[in-house]
Amino acid sequence: MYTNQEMIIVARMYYEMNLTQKEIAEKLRYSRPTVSRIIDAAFKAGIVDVKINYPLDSVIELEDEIKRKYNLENVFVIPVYIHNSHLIQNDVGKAAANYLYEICDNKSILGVSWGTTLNGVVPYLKPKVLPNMKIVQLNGGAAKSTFSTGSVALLEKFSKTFSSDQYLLPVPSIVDSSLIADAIMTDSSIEYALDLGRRSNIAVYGIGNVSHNSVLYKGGYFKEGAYDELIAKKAVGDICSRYFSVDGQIVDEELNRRTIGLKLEELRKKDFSIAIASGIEKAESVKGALKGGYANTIFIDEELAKKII
Amino acid sequence: MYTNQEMIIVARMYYEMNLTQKEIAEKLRYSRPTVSRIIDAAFKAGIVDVKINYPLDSVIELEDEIKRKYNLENVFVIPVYIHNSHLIQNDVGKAAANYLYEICDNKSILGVSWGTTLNGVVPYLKPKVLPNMKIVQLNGGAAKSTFSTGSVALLEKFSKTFSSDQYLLPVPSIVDSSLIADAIMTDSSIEYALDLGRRSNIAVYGIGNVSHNSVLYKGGYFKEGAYDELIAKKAVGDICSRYFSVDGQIVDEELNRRTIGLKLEELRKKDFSIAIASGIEKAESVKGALKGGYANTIFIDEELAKKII
DNA sequence: GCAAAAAATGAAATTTTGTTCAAGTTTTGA
DNA sequence: TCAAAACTTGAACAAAATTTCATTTTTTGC
Repeated sequence: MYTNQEMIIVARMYYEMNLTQKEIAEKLRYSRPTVSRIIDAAFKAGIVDVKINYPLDSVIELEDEIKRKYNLENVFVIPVYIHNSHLIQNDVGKAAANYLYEICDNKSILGVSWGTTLNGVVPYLKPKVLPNMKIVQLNGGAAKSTFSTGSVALLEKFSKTFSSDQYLLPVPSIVDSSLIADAIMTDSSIEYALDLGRRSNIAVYGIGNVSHNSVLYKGGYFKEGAYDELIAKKAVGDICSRYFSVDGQIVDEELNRRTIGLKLEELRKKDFSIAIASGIEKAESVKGALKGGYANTIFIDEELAKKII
Repeated sequence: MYTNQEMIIVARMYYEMNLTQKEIAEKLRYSRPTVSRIIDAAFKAGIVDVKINYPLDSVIELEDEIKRKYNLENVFVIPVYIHNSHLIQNDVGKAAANYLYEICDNKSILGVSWGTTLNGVVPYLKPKVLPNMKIVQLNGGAAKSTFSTGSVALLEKFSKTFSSDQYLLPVPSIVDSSLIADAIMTDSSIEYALDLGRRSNIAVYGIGNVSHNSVLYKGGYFKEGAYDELIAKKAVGDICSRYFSVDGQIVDEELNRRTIGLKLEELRKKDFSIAIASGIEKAESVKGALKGGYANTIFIDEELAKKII
């Protein structure tokens, strides 16, 4: 591969001196395609970075309406520039990451769930040195199949960002019976993490929807037919792997009992109970979550906001 | 021109979604050249920004040698990636700007000169809210011809960066006679700024060289022949419009008396007396300045550093 | 309301950049 | 030490981006 020095020099000549690749090639005695490849490598190495400055200021009118309608303390509606789910998810994640930077302090206990929504937050976490802060996983993140949930990497990144200790929940979020769940929860380290989750003053979690694209489904957490049964029971979404209906009530008590992690009603006691969601397909899930009154703070995109009012 | 909205959308499609300009044109019903123009406008509007991450870590061996040789407290030698005077000047300016961010506090009185070297610092000033800090111009910055010195804009940017008050010296740095200089200095606001300059605990200034490209010369500060006379008297550089020889002594006492601004010996008393210079053509100027003992901190580029040891 | 000036537009030409592929070079492992 | 595999290279080609220029549209001043 190319050295950093090479990449820096070529990138600066290209982007700061505005030379063409041909001119750079002649000056530095590379061939023209090589210059093209070096620039490409500089991008991949993170030496070159294109930043687009655009406001993520919330859409205030929508915010106020949602705040009133669902009785929330803080609503952040992120503007949608382009109808593209990845960009939207990233923008919402970025806004949530900035908020966490603001509210976390050295006394905080931060509880986090996992999933694609939370993964959208991770790249934008801004380092803040809070060695006494604690970060705890709110629901089990062990995979049931080879399909990784990514929860370990997620917690890792959070704890690096804040230079703080992490407390993992290395168990599946849903097990086969409530007996197994109870047994697992007697393990002292699991018990400790669960207790820490209950004591956390900040909780951040994604609102999941009930679809065959969901990580929970793809992760092999459901037996043949069990997921469809959930759909039949009118489940519209999940928070921390706990499924609720459009009025925010748990749809399946038996399933709920064999789910390992924070109980939804606990979320109501948090100083910051921060729900994150993006994409219009989550409209019903978000409605359910908000009707349940689990969150006091929410980050959603503009399109989704319009769907839920 | 194009709206911000347009520029943001097109830029994001191009750089974040990696669509080609043709694809964007088709989606948004522009013509292909228009997309190209919008991207160009987004650059000019500062919406798109290409950032190249490269270390500006000092070249430690050179630093130590210069520190010893010239008895300095802090030496920053900025690596040279590409032999290009603009890039080098900017890198040195960036390093100095970062340093100012670190050392300035709410009690600081910051004295600054003006000129191309200082202009290289300005774009990199990082905002820091220090409303009680004071920023004062160290030497007169009024133009003698239509050629602007840019000192007003420079002070403006400094004061915005630190949210602090600025004290201008809206007089020429060199006048026709010492009598005129004395008269000007009796003006109360001028007197106040000069006094504040004397009391400043941080001084930042460029080291100028004696050449017909110098801003001072181009600015019309010298009568026909006067500049060549200065060269004949072995002037090698200036700080705050005061000319010195290679051993750091003032070369023309009469000229010095009709120069308005901080006296060089005052610089020796500062907590931070920060000299900035870049470009090998300034080797003799820097040697003179350092021999004079006016600075305790210096920012120079790697090539210049090699020339002065 | 109108003409002159200024700005925006897109087709076509030109320039620049990215990719393919075959040949050359280096690395790896027995 | 050697051969196979992996990587690197640049010529030739293909794709993409920019610029030119004539035309259309919009703005401005009277």
